[in-house]
Amino acid sequence: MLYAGFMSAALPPFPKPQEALDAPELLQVGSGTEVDEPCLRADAARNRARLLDAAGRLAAEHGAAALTMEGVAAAASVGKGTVFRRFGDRTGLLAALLDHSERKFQAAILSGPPPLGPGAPPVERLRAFGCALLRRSIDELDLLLAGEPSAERRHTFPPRRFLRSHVALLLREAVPDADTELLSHTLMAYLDAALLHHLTEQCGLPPERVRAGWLDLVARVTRTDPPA
Amino acid sequence: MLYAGFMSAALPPFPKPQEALDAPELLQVGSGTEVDEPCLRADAARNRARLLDAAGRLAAEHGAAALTMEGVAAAASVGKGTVFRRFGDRTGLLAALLDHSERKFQAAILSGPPPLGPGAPPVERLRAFGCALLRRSIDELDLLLAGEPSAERRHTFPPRRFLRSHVALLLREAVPDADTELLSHTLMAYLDAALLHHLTEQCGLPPERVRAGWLDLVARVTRTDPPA
DNA sequence: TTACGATCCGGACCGAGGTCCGTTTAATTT
DNA sequence: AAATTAAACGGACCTCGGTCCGGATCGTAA
Repeated sequence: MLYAGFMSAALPPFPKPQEALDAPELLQVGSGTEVDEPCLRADAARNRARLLDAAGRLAAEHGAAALTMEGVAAAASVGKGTVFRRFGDRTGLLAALLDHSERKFQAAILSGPPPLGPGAPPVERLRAFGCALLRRSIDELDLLLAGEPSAERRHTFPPRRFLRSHVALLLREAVPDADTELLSHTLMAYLDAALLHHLTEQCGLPPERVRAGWLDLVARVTRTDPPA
Repeated sequence: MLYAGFMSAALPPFPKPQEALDAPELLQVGSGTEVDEPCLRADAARNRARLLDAAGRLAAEHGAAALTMEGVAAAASVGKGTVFRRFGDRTGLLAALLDHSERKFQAAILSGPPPLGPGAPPVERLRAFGCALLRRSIDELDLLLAGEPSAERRHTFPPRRFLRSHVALLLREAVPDADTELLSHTLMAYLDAALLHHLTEQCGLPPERVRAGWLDLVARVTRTDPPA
């Protein structure tokens, strides 16, 4: 698996909250196949699928914000405990719903065609990264907002860590003598789902302006010229 | 009042969630006196004080994260409904606890001595703003984290709006032909409580480095030279 | 096929945020 | 001082996220 299998599998007795696999760096392990959830028992796998299906339908129908754990359980004809055992908590369930899109995005970054994938100069990759993430986030805004982790966990959430590490990597190439750890947080913050929601849906900014803002921000942060 | 009276007063029947007073721009209304909560009934004012006192004590003792509305009500010898009528919801209560510090900060910006207050060149004010806000936020990190509004409300929360408007104002002076609305969001994001918590408490970065990061960020965003 | 242990299931249970509404009380009017 | 009324009170109540644990099921090994 690429790496994104963050909402792991069987958490032993149950209370054990699934520990994220920490991602040493953005070191992807081989195999981009979809077969994961290592050796889940047959009934467990079936219920997991049912739950994701039900959750997806409910989210599409009533909005992700209206998703309740009990509702999903009921719609999947499964006990409530099962939902929590499988996904840990609400954010875990939402993360699982986003997993597919997450993996695709990570794959595009790690091994897709430039400028998003390897091969282009770092600043160009940064620009592409932001534009691509903006598109994806707007697509999945509902799920992203509903699934946002609590303030304490937000920055340790594996998907976000991965993306931030990637930005930090590119920044190290582009501006070697800056504090790229900190700058990467700044850049990621611009792409934050809550901010995006505020700008596009609450303030009504056109996505194009947000996109332009990203290109400008990258230019300023890297002290380069904006693209023509 | 300065403006910060965001967790207003009497919300008529009760269900009516207190509407924030929207702050046209950062137009402070006269009178910096502490007498606000316009014409609260005697018992209401007494209970409000009791509640804030109890909440403050409990937060100091067990941490703001452990604050429960029922606990505060009990500690103040008051019904639970009273807490919600007065403060709307949990974030409202926490905001009220932060109100004093908030007002002081706003006053320093609007009419305090430079470089935080008026009189210094905009870039210098920006630097001072960030450093001051970093200090304050680290001081109040507990309350800030516990009181963080939900993703949908985060960017419309009056205190944050005020600060962001201020940054946007300074940016308009410093870099007139940039998209200062968007840049102000970027700058504010660097000062976000959750990020600060992550950097200082989860990653163990020294505050000094975070501070340096701010100065560097301001320099990049405004395309100026970092201060000596 | 039976037996057995690990895994999983499900729903009762708990705590906390938030709402409702019948009752009480502070301010005002007569 | 009594009457009036708008506001405040308080706690029962609801919902929902999250936990627990006795019982059912799966996979496996004999």
